[in-house]
Amino acid sequence: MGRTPCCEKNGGLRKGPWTTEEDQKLIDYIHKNGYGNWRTLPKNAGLQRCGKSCRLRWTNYLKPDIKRGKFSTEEEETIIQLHSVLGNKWSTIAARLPGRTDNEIKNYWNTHIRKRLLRMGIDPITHNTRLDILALSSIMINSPDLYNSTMVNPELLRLMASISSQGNQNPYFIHQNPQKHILENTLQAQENHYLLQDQTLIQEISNCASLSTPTFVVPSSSETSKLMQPNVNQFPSSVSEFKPQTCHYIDVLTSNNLENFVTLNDNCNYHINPQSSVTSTFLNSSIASSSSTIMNSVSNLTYIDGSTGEEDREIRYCSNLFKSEFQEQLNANIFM
DNA sequence: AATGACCTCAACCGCCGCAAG
DNA sequence: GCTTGCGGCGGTTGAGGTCAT
Repeated sequence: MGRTPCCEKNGGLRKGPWTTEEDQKLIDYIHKNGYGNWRTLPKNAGLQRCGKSCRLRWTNYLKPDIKRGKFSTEEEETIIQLHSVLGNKWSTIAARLPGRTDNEIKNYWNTHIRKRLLRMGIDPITHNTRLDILALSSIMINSPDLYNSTMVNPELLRLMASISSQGNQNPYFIHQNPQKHILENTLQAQENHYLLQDQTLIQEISNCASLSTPTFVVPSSSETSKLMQPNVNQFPSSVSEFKPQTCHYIDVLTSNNLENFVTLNDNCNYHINPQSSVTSTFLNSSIASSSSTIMNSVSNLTYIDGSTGEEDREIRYCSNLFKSEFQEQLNANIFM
């Protein structure tokens, strides 16, 4: 049997922007009768609207305690911090920002914060430094012909110039929340293609005759341990998500980086991040194919294998694989 | 001043979990 | 126990505004 239908399905209902008359009718009705049954409300209030439309209009715009206007710096920082833990849980984020609606926060994120983070070289999904851009920056700065090439995406050049001028002090890439990172990367693989989708640029990098030493280094184990500590005071509800001593993820970009990487010697599991578009592109490029250093290093890697699921796959990418098998895995699983 | 590109955000769409019937 | 609607949520759209040329 079930319930009676939500609203008249046979048309006659208005859609689109609300008029001031409609707003007033809705406000007057709710002030007089309160809200609760959105199905019957439109009819009782004399509105030619669906109940759902009325609810949305009230909760997102007409409710008296809604704070309108520009977001403050404090509000913006709160949103960023909460998003780094909660992801796109807009209603949960809104619950911690009095007077702001989930819709408003969502819009503000998509139109302002997300772009700002990207300009700063921060991945708006993982909230980590985008090492792919940092590494590309170092490659291009040391390759004037490439840097000045009109074939390269001008937006990418601007981005790199911006990052370089900021003197980014976080030259390595450690995921604070590996589980969350993997999930997000899996679900939103499109986001991780970044600007390397630009086939022209990929070709330019592949054609680059020699690679200079990258400007970043792999941190010592004591440094990574510090970095991996969750901010317990700030996000008490998310502590269970962090497993600081379980594993570390590092983007692998060049032979130099990889060599540093394999000399690390401590009790942590270090995983090369196969989701990085730069890692996969670089390893799959002609530069990587012709570099015995990279492939030898890869085949000599050993890991403490105590992980499951996605992490197993990552370990297999990086340990004890012959060149051909490694290449095959990359082709089959990363470029799909 | 005209025009096209880009941006913003209110509103809609479709899905999901829960609970009424 | 099953069906179906409600309320809530996150993703997407598109009209109107703004900016650049």
